[in-house]
Amino acid sequence: MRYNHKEIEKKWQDIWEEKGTFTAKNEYNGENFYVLVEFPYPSGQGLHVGHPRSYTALDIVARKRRLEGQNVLYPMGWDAFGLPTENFAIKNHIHPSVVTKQNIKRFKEQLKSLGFSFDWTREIDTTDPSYYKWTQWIFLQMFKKGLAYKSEMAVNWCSSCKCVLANEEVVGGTCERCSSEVVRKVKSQWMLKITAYAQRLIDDLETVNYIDRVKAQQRNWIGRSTGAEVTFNTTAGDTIVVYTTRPDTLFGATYMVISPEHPLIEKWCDKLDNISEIRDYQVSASKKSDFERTEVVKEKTGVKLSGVTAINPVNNKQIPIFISDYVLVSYGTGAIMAVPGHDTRDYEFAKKFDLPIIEVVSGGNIETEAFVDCETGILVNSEFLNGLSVEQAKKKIVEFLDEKGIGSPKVNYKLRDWVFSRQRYWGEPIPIVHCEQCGYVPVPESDLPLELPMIDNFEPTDNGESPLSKLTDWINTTCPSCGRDAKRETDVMPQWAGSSWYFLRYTDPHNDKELASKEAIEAFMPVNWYNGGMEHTTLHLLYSRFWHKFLYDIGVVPTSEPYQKRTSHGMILGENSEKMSKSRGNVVNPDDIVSEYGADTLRLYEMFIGDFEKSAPWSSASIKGCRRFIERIIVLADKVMGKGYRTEIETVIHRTIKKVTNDIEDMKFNTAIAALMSFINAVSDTGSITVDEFRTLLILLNPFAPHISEELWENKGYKGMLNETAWPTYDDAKCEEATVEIVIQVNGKIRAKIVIPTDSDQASTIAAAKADERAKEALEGMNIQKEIYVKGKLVNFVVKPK
RNA sequence: GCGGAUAUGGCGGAACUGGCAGACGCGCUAGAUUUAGGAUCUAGUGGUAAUCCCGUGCAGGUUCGAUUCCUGUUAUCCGCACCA
Repeated sequence: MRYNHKEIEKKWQDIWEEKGTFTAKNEYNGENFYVLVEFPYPSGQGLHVGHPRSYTALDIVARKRRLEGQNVLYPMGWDAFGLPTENFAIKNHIHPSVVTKQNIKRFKEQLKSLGFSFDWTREIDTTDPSYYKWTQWIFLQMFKKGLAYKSEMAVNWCSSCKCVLANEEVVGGTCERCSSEVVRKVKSQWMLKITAYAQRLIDDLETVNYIDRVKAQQRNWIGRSTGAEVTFNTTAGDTIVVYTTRPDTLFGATYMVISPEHPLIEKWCDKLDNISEIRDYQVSASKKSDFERTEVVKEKTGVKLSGVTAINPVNNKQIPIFISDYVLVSYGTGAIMAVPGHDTRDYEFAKKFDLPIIEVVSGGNIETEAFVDCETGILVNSEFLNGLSVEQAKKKIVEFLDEKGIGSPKVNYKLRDWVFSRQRYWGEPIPIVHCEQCGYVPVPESDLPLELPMIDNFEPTDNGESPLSKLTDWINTTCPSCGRDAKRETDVMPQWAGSSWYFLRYTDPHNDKELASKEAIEAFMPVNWYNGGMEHTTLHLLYSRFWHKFLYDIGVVPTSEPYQKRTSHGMILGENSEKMSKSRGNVVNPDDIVSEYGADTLRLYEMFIGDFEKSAPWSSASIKGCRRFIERIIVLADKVMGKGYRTEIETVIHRTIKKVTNDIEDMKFNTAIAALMSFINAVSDTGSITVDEFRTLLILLNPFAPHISEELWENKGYKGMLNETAWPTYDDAKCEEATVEIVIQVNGKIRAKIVIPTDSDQASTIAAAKADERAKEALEGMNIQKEIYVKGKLVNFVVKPK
């Protein structure tokens, strides 16, 4: 048979589509299995070879589970709102909705050409009003529960383009497009109170099966720390509350640092002698992002407040107050007590400004560096804390502060509330009306979806407001509460909104009464297996867990966690081991590979390329090996004769079934394919293959290379369609050979190898080892001190010369 | 800087729970076949003259035995909240 991959692949894709082979049943009684991959952002570049890595992997899982008899839901859709589409639309004067439709069409064709077993009847699109109606509905429920609120937040502002920039659009402090200076500008923004769920987002990680690095990264991102808030008096009369994780070092606090944005500075402006210097510093700090501010800079910067000092509450000493940009207004209280002896950043700052450094925990050498060890240190120079360990001192000082009413224990999280506003066009309108009388009033649920108006001019305005703010007809409305004149919110939601609940919609995508029916949600949720990129671990994954927990709290979903299992794939890099990008010129287009080698080869190659969880460089040479593998199977198809599993093949076939079955569940696709290759090597050596061996091979191959396996199945006239047959089983007893090779070591070095019956016991194995000629040689003139025996593996003689 | 990860032949990678390092594939070498090229088939392929010895980023440690565990270190990659 000539291998015409184009013809074969098209043929089976059409058959699957026509028969609805992969449509998940909604009968909600059998064993359901929900497999999910992150839905793509349909960018103008088309599908990247990275996309099929994740999609093929879970397609393999989905196809295998179907062969095992489960009702599998494996859906796909489009996360289609977003900045690149909007920017492309502005540049080319095409409406974003048109751009989106084109991109989706292209993506869909590309995905179909790869033969994924997606249930296309459940396709969703976040920009479809029938979808975002429910995104808006969820926002309104959050608003009603007080989880959506308005707050002043800093945004990136390009002084030349006069628009708000995404962090990504800021390059080295300047605007990506015009290279003008970018400053921080304060705007009133909609926020979602994810911090209210911080503790539960940490605790419930115990209840889910996520790979460890995902859990670790989420925990660290949420960043729970326990410490204390301590109130310092100042000579100006006001008090400053600081947050510290090291209250035990309070006696070592020799100065205080507040963030440049701290509100007391405004209050004190009359009392400060160097206010102009302070103002200058505030301006320069406003130009830096939080990231730049906490980055280690060779020189710490700051300005001492002249005219006001703080008073250390434990010893009543006056200590100077500084403003410095390494203290962030967004974390803790925006003020710290500085203990240069025991904090690295404080130490650098103290050295720079020549401030006193007091040792209050002994064990290090504060002449050369801050001593930050909490395990071994003992308190000194701290009056009633002297002699205590760090742990003991923390406890005692917090009790002391509590008693005196000047401090209390406090848990803090690094996690910040979610800035939910975008001053953009291509997003879900925030369904809120602002009324002079009633304040912020939700749009009635019966009026949802609040559709994004179709306008011609969707460019950003030059006052930093959303493009929607130019639409006076749309903005002016009446208050749903009192009926007076009112104005609509003009900000739209971030792209994260639509992707925070999309997995729920797949269970019941056409429902116009609710986001999904209770029965549908109960049948499929939680998602049994969710795979996606590590880059989504801290934002999308956390945001969607947060939304799901909220929906659980209001009784919409039955479980508090959306995903039972989360795995993550590595990136596919360019041939030069760098990230694929247009500018590097190392982009591989999946269409070219499908055209030249076929989808089955591409699928096999992407799975064979390496450890699924690690990144791997593309190799246009190696892909040939996967094509050859398919061709060798086609050759075998002409050598089918006989029935059953032949004795000489029995062990290898049972082992192969076992390996492939387990490796798919463990995401070790590369070794599963290697096992299949070894299997055909073994069979090819015999010159033929039996019907039963070949059938088993085709079924095992099917999840990886679905087109060619179906084709060969049909050519051979096997019953029904391959995808309707059952996954093969193996017998553990038949996976073992009758004999096993044992390594003989002397002092850990390999000296000989012997072959013995698999069921040999320790005594007979050691006896056989000692009888071996080469072992005898190595043991000549030695006293055996110890004999180590590992069943089925080795014997090690520990010896000393006589 | 903070957080997460990675490092094994010429290349991608494999190695269960501490037990034969290099499975499988690419590439390469030789041979067969072919008018030639390509394709295919057979044999070989970590270094080394070697069956000894050396060898899993680097430096130590634990162990009868370490790619695997521990300490330190270097390099690279991912994320850092308005890219998705």
